[in-house]
Amino acid sequence: MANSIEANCLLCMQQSDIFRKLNDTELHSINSCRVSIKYHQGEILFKQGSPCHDFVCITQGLVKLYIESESEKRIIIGFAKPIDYIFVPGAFTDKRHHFSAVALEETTACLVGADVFQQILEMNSSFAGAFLTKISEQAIRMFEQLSSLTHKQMPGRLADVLLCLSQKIYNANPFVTSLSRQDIADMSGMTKESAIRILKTFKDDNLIRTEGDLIELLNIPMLETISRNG
Amino acid sequence: MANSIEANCLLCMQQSDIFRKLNDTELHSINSCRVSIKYHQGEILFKQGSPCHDFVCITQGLVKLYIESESEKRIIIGFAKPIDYIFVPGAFTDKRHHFSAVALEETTACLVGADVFQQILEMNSSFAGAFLTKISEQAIRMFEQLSSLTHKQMPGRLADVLLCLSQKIYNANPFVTSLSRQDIADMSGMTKESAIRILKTFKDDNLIRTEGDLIELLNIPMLETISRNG
DNA sequence: CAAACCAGGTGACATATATCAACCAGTAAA
DNA sequence: TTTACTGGTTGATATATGTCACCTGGTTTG
Repeated sequence: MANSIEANCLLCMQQSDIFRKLNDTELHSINSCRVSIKYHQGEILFKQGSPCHDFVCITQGLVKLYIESESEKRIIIGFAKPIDYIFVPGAFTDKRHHFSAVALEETTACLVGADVFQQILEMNSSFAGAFLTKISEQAIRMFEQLSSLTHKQMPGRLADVLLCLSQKIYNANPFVTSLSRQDIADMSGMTKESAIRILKTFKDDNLIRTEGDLIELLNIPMLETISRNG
Repeated sequence: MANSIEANCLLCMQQSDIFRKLNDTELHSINSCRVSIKYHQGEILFKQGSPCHDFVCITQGLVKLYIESESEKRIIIGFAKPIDYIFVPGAFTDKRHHFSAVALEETTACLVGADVFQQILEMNSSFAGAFLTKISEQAIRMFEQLSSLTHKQMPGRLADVLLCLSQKIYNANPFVTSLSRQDIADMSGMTKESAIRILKTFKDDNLIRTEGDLIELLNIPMLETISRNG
């Protein structure tokens, strides 16, 4: 068992830009307090508003991150897939989660106590540097999302979402997704009905093809144009 | 002159959560390469898309930070006032600015080479920790803005903006602002006309009072209710 | 001085989008 | 088998919001 854990941590180290910066001691100290947990589809990893004790690193599966407002509406702000750790800003401020995370598929995640993680951040400056880079990328993505959601209208927003899913999340063109239409709507800031309607117009125009959970982008240049024109 | 610069840096150190973490050597190395610049109202500190060489710290005045999309529309994502340094995510990734900064009033800013700043980040872990905390707070604010802009309708969004201006930016209740109606609209994700209209309904309901550039919140509880109900 | 210009402001109108209700197919439960 | 239930889908309708055109008063500019 201890062996398989080692192997697992080493694997993460090889695959992740940021864990690569850890030395043996640090790797060991993370390893010794880390807990690996399996989540089923739909299960919550952590909930907005709850106290945050741990850093979460996804080793298998896919997780959606979303904000919920009082009005029951949700916005999906991102995803985590292997090997991503989830940046939890509350860990550095009020020790609360400011968004929720739920497994879209069978998912395994490693939990590491926030204190251990923060200690290593303090000790290892190149690790901290990689961490900063990652946070910065996320901030930039956030700007783009903000801009897309507030300035584009529905076709543009949905085109953004489809391109993002294919190119950043699934890295495949016909891709099979575990996202519901509601999830797609939550990504693009509209209602489920509207999302379905726009998807239909895209299908009618031969921009995409859908078959159950499969989505294929047939005319990417056109989708990019739609995205640009808002 | 050298003396006044010292005094200025020391002042910043006393007033800022993050610069307080610097030791004498670090303070000196920042001081020795720092440039203080005065900007007039409306002048650009840096422009979205341009290369970023420096970290910017505001020592006097007020600066608005905004994203511009191809469609000429803008979103104000925040402000910087004394003593704030501006977190430029591009400095850790692609060395480009991802938003623009423009002075709303007479403003003085200190520019420090990004390399110097990053060196100190690497050396001084408690400085880096304070930096991380600040970035995290900004990320959390971003979540709230995203949620407000996508889920609330205009009165709720404008209430958010007015409360934010009074409580976080100006820290005063009748406050005099250098923001135009267009700026207020850019903060709340609507057109200038819509912003003016909602402001008028607020005035008619005695929630606020405006007189030129002065805005007074007359019924804060009600504004908070409007904000909550979206 | 007049001319031009700008930000603030208002009204009429068009439209993007949400809401509501209903229907359907597949699947789980009884 | 029937029932309920879920997620996807569609249509009719209401409404929030943007667009456009215009007016105002103050300020700059020639």
